[in-house]
Amino acid sequence: MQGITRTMLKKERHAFIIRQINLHNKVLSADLSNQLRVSEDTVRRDLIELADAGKIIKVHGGALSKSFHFPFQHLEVYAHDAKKVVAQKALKLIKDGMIVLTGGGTTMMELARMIPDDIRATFFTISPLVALELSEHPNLTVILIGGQFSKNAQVVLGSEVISFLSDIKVDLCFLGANGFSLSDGITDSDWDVVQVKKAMIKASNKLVVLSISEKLNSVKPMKICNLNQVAGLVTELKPSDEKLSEYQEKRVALY
Amino acid sequence: MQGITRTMLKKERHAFIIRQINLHNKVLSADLSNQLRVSEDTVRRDLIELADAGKIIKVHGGALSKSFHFPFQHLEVYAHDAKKVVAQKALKLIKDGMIVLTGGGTTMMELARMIPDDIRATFFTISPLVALELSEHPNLTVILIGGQFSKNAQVVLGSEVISFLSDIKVDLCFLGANGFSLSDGITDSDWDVVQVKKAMIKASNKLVVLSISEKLNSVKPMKICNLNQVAGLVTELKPSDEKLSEYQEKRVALY
DNA sequence: AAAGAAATTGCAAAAAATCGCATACAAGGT
DNA sequence: ACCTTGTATGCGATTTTTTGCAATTTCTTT
Repeated sequence: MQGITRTMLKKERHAFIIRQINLHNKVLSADLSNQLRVSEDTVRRDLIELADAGKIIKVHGGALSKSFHFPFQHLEVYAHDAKKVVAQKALKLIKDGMIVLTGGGTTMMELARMIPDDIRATFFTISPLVALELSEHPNLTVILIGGQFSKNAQVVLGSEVISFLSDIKVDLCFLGANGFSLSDGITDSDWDVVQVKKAMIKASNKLVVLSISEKLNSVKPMKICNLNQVAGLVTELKPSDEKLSEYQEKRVALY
Repeated sequence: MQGITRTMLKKERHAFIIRQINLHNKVLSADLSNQLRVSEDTVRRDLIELADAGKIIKVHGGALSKSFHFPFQHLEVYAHDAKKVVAQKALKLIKDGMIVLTGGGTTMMELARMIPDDIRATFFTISPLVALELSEHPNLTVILIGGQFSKNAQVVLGSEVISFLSDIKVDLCFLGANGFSLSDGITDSDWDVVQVKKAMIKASNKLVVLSISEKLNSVKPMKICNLNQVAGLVTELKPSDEKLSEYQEKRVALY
């Protein structure tokens, strides 16, 4: 084939695909193959790449926008018991009068649910769900940070959030970790989430990571911060567990 | 048949089914087969998959929402049917590409739930619950406004909100009314709510009040705005209803 | 118990995914 | 230049998924 075939580079195709997905929320491999004038094989390989990079969701026959998620809030929580243990331990870190900043996630929800009613504290959060849960407690002040609401992450993201965070300094920040490892610290796969989490860390004096042990030693594509910025790590394991020993050596407090 | 290009991917169908179930609390296989243009067999297989994943409850002839069994979300909304009618009518005011600002309340929730998937719009809201509901729709951009979360009103309130609102100008604002009367316009009984609603009105070009007829002609202690600032009023009554005639005279559009 | 609706099962065909391989092209390195 | 190396792409064969249909079984309902 001549020029045409080579004129559109892979990156251009990717950009085109993302545009299409943003526009229509979905794409069919066959359509893309037509529009891009490449074989369906190539399209599929492109989709695989984009899916691996976490930018789209690949399904049989095409791909969906990441923001296309399942509308069910009542799904059972994975590893629920472990998360409850994590939340229970994390509770002890909250002292009266503290200003706390939290992310989203099921573990944080559990924590929010378990906070004793007699604790008096101020919570900043990027998660509406966590805010709703926290508001059940009489002695908490809950500040919900505003911004664009992300359907995938179920938290607010974007510049609005980051700019708000840049104006506060809290005592304690609870963060869930998508990826957490000795060598790479906290990592994640969503660019917007990474930006916001970075800002959250910057806005807090002490960072505590909540994570079930299963997520330890996993690495995602994008870095949020190094291990030395993590003051504490809460898992469902006993601090003496040998899976955690290497973190202890790095002066991460274990709970 | 294979001639027809497959237009809906499996996950899309699943999402569609879940949404239908959340909306109606139940679905019939036959209906879904029609709406999705696939055989009932396929629908049944989809239902099986969703049921296996614990997302729905499959029954003879269709499926039920899981939350239907948990009285969790199913708390009754007062005058639910009337509010549904109000929401239905208000829907028609939303045009493609609009920027809409909304408050909280059960009527707004109903509206958020009923928005068709093909509408493309941007929603600003002070209610986390509404934000969550809106985010179920693929083509909406949802901006959750941040601020102190009020346990009573279940919306964010305070200076943070007001300052944010002062920086935007939207096409349309949907507001529920606690008190609504010919002489005193919109009134409310919570000072913080009043401040925020005032700011919301100022931030929008067109104000539409959603209210069940029961709340008409009631007055609360604090004033939000005069009737002449209200461009439209949506109730469950027919516009020709005589209870509304005096509002019509004041040049409030009735729906 | 009988009629009818819904579910299950087996099967076949279409669509999509996967895998191996050959080709084409770019980038160097010698 | 020539060769090597690595990446990208397309093609064909094979496998897996998905889907609809028909035959059969299992409810519901009356």
